[in-house]
Amino acid sequence: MRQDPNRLSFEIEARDGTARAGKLVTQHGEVVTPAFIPLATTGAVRGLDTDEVAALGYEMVLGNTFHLDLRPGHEHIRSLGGLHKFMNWDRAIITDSGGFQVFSLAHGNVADEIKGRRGSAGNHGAILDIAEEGVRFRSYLDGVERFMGPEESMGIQAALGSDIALVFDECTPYHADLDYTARSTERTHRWLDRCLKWHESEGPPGQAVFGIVQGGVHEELRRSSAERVSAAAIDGISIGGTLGRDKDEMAGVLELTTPLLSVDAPKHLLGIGEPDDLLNFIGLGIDVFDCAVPTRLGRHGVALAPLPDDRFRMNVRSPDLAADEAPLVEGCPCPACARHTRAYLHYLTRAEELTAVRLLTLHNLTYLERLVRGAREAIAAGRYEEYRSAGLAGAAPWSA
RNA sequence: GGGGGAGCGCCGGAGUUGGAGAGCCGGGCCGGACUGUAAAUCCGGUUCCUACGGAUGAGUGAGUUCGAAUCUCACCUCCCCCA
Repeated sequence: MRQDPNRLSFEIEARDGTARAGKLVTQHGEVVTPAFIPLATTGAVRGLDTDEVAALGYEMVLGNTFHLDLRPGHEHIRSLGGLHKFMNWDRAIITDSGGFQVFSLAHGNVADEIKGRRGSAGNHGAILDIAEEGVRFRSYLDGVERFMGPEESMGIQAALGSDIALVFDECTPYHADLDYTARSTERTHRWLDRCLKWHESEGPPGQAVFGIVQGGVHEELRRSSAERVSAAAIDGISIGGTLGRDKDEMAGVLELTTPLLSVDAPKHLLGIGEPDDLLNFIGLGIDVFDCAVPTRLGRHGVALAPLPDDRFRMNVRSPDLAADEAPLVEGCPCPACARHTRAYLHYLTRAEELTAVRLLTLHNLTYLERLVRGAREAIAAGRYEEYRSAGLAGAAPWSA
């Protein structure tokens, strides 16, 4: 860990048990924590313009090194003034390194891999080789062979000009055996060193770097990775990897890992963000989350809702809502809930109107923003556990 | 009134012209999935029943045939053309 306010500062303002509320100060403004970070993988939060994302209260988005390099290309974005200017977003940006894309190109999505399915996104031939130097793969856009290693990833993130760069890592599959996961995790640590070395001499001065803890579901590997990453000259820690086949296993991995991380570091949990996960893992001291769930589910006709028995999901396409004149979620301040009925939203999703995608995306992002905002207030008030258990039991985020 | 064409699943197509297929492609509908996002995406089901099995089935009815969606006859419905 290092603390260089010219790159990033993190201040913990309140603690409640292991949960904490704080403030991350980046080159593009403050991010109050706990925070949820919407994905803008390709330089856009799907369906929304950046002013809308800001209006929801979000202070940081996540862009992706891999996708932005394939299209439109990092030199192109650099020549247009960097990613902030390109997408007209003057708040903070964290860029993922591309490590996860190696996983998803090979295995499809996380659920497919864990359940042993070949996902539709699983593209067998896309990853050609994973070796010490880096990864050879084929572009899904034109089939051209490409290479990305730690230096390439950091170079692209430098060109994009993100406020926080993530080190290049390998996200080990759930089904990888202990031996593979051990060797991969060690290689990820060597990649961490190479990323930092590159960034030290060639990285943008104001850009912070987060290390990534791997180790799969294996206790010893998680332990050594947590210690290894905590000891590095990084500005924050992201926890990565597939975390288990179910929520209990994921909680176990995080309960093991989080106490081993340096307390002062901002802690980012990669890729996790269902409502109950946020409630539980904020409790473990996670400060920052990112996740595809709110935006993806919004496009797939699902609204986040305080329904613990339904995994906090309401299927807006369900025939049950066809004539339901209630708001989507009572009390929610988003435009979908404030202005429309379930019946109308149901109809829009069936008609495949773009408006349905936008409204459900706005709703889902509002829901998670309110959830983390409520958590922050509860931590400050010293009643986080109460907030957490009420939320898990089905209290709306804005009702506490 | 005369001539021609077409009728099968919830809907629309295609195709089959003597060896079945409850078959193909869309759509709709029903359900499932989705956690560092290539895909507003993906997967499954959708005649009936007493349901790891069974029964019906190519407009209706009869006929030819070992065997009919296919050939024959009658009827019904729809479409086109001519009066």
